[in-house]
Amino acid sequence: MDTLETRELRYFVAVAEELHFGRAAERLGMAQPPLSRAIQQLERRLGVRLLMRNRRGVALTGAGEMLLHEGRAALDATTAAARRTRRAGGADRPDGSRNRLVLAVKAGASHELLHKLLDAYAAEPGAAEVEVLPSGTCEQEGMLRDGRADVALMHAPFNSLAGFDSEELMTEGQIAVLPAGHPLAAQKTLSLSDVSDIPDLPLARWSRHGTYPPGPGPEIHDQTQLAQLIALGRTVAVFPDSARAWLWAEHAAVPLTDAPPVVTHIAWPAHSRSLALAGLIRTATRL
Amino acid sequence: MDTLETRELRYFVAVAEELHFGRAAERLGMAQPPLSRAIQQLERRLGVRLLMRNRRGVALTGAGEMLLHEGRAALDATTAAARRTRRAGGADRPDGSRNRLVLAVKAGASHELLHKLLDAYAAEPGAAEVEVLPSGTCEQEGMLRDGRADVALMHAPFNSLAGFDSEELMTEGQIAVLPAGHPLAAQKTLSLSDVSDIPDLPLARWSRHGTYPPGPGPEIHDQTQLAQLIALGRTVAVFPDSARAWLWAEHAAVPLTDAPPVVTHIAWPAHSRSLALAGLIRTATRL
DNA sequence: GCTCTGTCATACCCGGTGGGTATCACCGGG
DNA sequence: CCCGGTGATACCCACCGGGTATGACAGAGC
Repeated sequence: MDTLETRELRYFVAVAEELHFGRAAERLGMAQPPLSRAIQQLERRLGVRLLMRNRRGVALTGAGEMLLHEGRAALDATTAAARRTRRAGGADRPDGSRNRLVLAVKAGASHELLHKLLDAYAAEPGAAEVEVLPSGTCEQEGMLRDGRADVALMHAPFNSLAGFDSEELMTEGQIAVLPAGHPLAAQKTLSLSDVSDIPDLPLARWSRHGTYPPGPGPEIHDQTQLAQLIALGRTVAVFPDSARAWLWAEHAAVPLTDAPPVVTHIAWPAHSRSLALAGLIRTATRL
Repeated sequence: MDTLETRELRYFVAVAEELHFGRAAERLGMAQPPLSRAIQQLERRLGVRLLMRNRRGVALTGAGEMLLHEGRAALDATTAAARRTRRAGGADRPDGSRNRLVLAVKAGASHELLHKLLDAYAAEPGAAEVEVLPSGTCEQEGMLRDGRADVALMHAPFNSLAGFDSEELMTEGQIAVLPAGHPLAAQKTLSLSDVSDIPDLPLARWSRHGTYPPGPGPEIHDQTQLAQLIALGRTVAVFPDSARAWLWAEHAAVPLTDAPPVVTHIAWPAHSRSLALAGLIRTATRL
C-alpha cells in the first residue's frame, strides 16, 4: 500500500535527473507513456506532487527534491545489499577463501601507507583477501554507499566522512608541486595565496564527479597527465606531503605554510558488521 | 536483471527473521507457496544460497546474514524516502507552514535542554514547526534511519551515533537514584560497584529493543514505573544528572564518581540537506 | 493566425508474473 | 508405522507493467 518499489524509485530518479520524460525513458530502456503513468501512480500513492509539468520540460517540487535525494540513498543501499550479498555468497563456495574485502583508494594516493597496511594485514592470522579498487577523485564515498567497496582510504578535508565510521590514520602537510626551474621553487616555504595567483602558472583543476571548478588552469583527471603538465612548466598543483614519492626530476616541492593538513582516514559504512573488516581496521589503527 | 525489488527484500527479511516460511508468509499477509517461490527466485537471481533448508525450519547462510543486515538498511532507507517525501509534500500545500521537522527525544530525558532548544529555535526568524516525537529507549537511531524522525537528541554512550552526523550539546555526570531512606543515600558519592551489588536493591534493567539484559532487577520500560519502584524501596537506578528534575520526595540522588559521563548530542542523517534542519542545529549548538 | 514541433497525457491491448489453492515429498516423533 | 508439520511443486487466474498509436497543448516561426 505505501511501500515504494525500487522500480518506482529508479524511474523517478531518472526523470528527476533528466527533467524530461522522453530522455529518462530512453535511459531506462523503455517507452515514454508507461513511464509517465508510473510517475503519476507514484504521485497518487504518495499523495504528493513531485513534478511541475510546464509544457516545456519538467521541474521538481520541494517534495520532488526530497524524493530525489532520499531515493538516491535508498537505491544505493539497495544495490549495496545486492552486491555485498553476492560477494558474501560467492566467497562461500570456493575452497577456503572465506571473505574478501574491497578497499577503495584514490588512485595513486597513499602508496606507502597502503603498502604497509596491506602487508601488515596479510600477516595477520585469518586475514581476508583484500582487493584494492582504484577510485576517481572523491569517488570513494559513492563506492562505499552502493557496495562497490567495503572500506576506503579517505582524505579529509577532500572526502566527506559524513555517514561513515572512520579512524584517523595519518596527518600530513601539503606541498606545492612546481616545475623544477621555476623561480618560486627556490623558496623554503610558500603560502596558498602565493601559488593561487602565479601569473604564468594557473592552478590545475581536478575533476569532481565529472565537473571542474571554474578557473584558468587545465582540467585534470589523471595524475600522470598532471605530472607531465607540471614538468612542462604549464601548471602548478597542491598535494599532500606523501606525493613526494612520485615526483620527477623536473618537479620541485615546496611546503605550504597555510594549507590545511590532510588527514588520511580508513572509513567504512557505519552499519558494517564483518570480522574481516574489523581485523583490517584494527591492523590499520596499529600501524 | 540484477536490481533487487523492495518486495523481494521485504519477503526475505521476513523469512530471515522468522526462520519459518509459514509464519513469515502470515506476517506478510500472503500464502506460503508464493513466498517460497519468491525466495527461490531471489536466490537464483543473486546466484547465491541464502537459506539452508533443514527439514525442521530454516537457517541463514553467511550471504543470508549479509542480506538480512544490508536489506534492513535498504528497506529503512526506502521507507524513509517515502515518509520524508510525504512530509515535504504535505507541508507544501497548507498555508504558510513551509517545513516541519520531527525531533525524536527519549521520552522524559533532557527536559530542560529540550525546552531551551525549542524556545530558542521558535524565536528564530523563519523557524520551521518542530514536532517532538517521544521515543523508547535507544529507539532514536531507528527513527532517523526509517524517516519517522528528521533529527534526534541522543545520549552517548547509550545511543550509537554511527552513521549520523552530530553535534555535542551537553555533558553531565551520572547519579544513583535510591529510596530516600536507604543507608547509602546518606553517602556523599558512590561508585558503580557500590550500586551494582547492593544486597537488597537489585539494579533496574531497561528494555532495549524489547529485550532486557540479564540480572536480578525488575524489568523496566517506563520511567514513572521505575520511579515508583524506587520510591517503594524495590530497586535502584543510574541516571544522568538532569534526572534530578523529576525526582520525588521519596527519592535520593547520589553522584557516581566512576560512571561514564553522558554526552547529549543532536544527531541527524548524514545526507540531510534541509534549511530548517540546519537552522535547528545552529540554534542547538549556540545554546 | 496558421502550422509545425516538441512535450507529456490518454486509450487500448497483450503477455508475464505475482499470488492463490491443492497437493506432494520429506523427516522426526510418538 | 503413521501422523504432524515443514518447505517445494503444479496449476490456474487476474492484475498490471510495458508497448503502440494517438491526443492535447503550448511555444516558435513564417
